Amino acid sequence: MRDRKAATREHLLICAQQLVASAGFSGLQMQQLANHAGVATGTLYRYFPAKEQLAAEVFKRATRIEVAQVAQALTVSAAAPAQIAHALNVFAQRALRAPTLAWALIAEPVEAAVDQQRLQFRQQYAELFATSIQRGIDNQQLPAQNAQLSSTAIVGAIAEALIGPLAQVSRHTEANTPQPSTTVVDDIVQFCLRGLLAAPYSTATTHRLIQENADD
Amino acid sequence: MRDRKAATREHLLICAQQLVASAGFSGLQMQQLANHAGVATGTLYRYFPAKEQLAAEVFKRATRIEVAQVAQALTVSAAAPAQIAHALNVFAQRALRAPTLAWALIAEPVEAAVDQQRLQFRQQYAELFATSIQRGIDNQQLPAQNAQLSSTAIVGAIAEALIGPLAQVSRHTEANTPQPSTTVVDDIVQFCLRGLLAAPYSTATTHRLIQENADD
DNA sequence: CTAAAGAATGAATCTAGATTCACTTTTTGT
DNA sequence: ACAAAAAGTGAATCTAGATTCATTCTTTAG
Repeated sequence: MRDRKAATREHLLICAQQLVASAGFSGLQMQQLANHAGVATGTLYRYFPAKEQLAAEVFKRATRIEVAQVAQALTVSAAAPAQIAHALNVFAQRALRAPTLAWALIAEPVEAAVDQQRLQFRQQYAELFATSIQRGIDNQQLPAQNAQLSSTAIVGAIAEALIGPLAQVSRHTEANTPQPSTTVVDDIVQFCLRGLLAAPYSTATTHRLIQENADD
Repeated sequence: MRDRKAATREHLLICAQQLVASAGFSGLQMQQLANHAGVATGTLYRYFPAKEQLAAEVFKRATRIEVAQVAQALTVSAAAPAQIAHALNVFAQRALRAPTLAWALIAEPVEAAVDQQRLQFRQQYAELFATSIQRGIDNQQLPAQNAQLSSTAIVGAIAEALIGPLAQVSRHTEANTPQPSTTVVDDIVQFCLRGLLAAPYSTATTHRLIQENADD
């Protein structure tokens, strides 16, 4: 029956997600997965043409959930800055609560095919924020700026700030109430908000300086 | 003679760097390197215990150069904001001029051992900027803020903003005057400066919002 | 109930590179 | 000039996983 086949596929994907969530993508090995899912290695290839596809799909699914959460956070009706701050908090808090998964999605060294997904993953976030930022600009709640760029910068900033804590946590135990600096989150959010909100910085001085020093 | 041995080692490292600069770390293969350097594969193992070490050392060297350039850019005597803006420009401009190398250092999927180096690489930048930021705060040229965090955020923001352009460029031809949007650089720098300079954003509204929505 | 179709199996195979090592060539010291 | 010692060689081996496939088990249909 079709149902059964789909269910098995689903089961395999869930098992794969569990492996990733507990050991990152390096822990997602076909033998391992077969054991965990209670099937033979060959069976995996009845459901996925290659590991690459499987890994990519796991990434995509995990991504979809995270992106949806952030998207939802961006729907709270509030001034753009507060809205974005809230979304950033959701992003960071979720990451810190599932550090290994977050690390796998954000920073783990992965094969090229999965890395490709990661690029899209980040772009999805960027687009989400860009939309909010643009709305803020149109509303005069934010100063004029390159919404796309600011958005990308935000995503980069928060990802980078999380990498340290995540790498640390995901290497060690998992469930022992790690509570890694919530302060970090506040500080990053602050930085991003300042970046979004502030009046543009006069480039005059900067540019003169750069010209003078242009030839390294 | 010792000299000769050191010279050969140097030669091998330079060849390795060239490979990385032209094809990323995935292009750094022992056979490949041996060909390029005009030696046999076995010879490589007389100079490096394993590929891991070799790759890590290549990364370290490339890093050292980049970090030094940025460090130097941070020595220009000027107000902290201008100083940092200048350094960011140097960083970005160098990256765009050697896109494949920059991509390899910043974003290419690499084996875990090299990725370890990358973490340090980013931390080095972060420390550099943190020092400047702290100086700026002490001078009252910058508002009070978590210098370490702001610094990390800056590094993340600029890296993230460059990944798109770099990935694009490094996939294609190398030397054909690509001139990828210098605008990007200006916009990122602007964002970072706003993040550094602006007065802190009042968290009152934000926090109320977050509390209300805390349970996803 | 039986045969054809559909799934599952897992040991054997394949693969892409890194790594080794018995042997050759070059250098050094006397 | 000669013998150690050092350096170089590259085909053969190893390795870690992914992938295959001839065979066995299950389900479905008539």
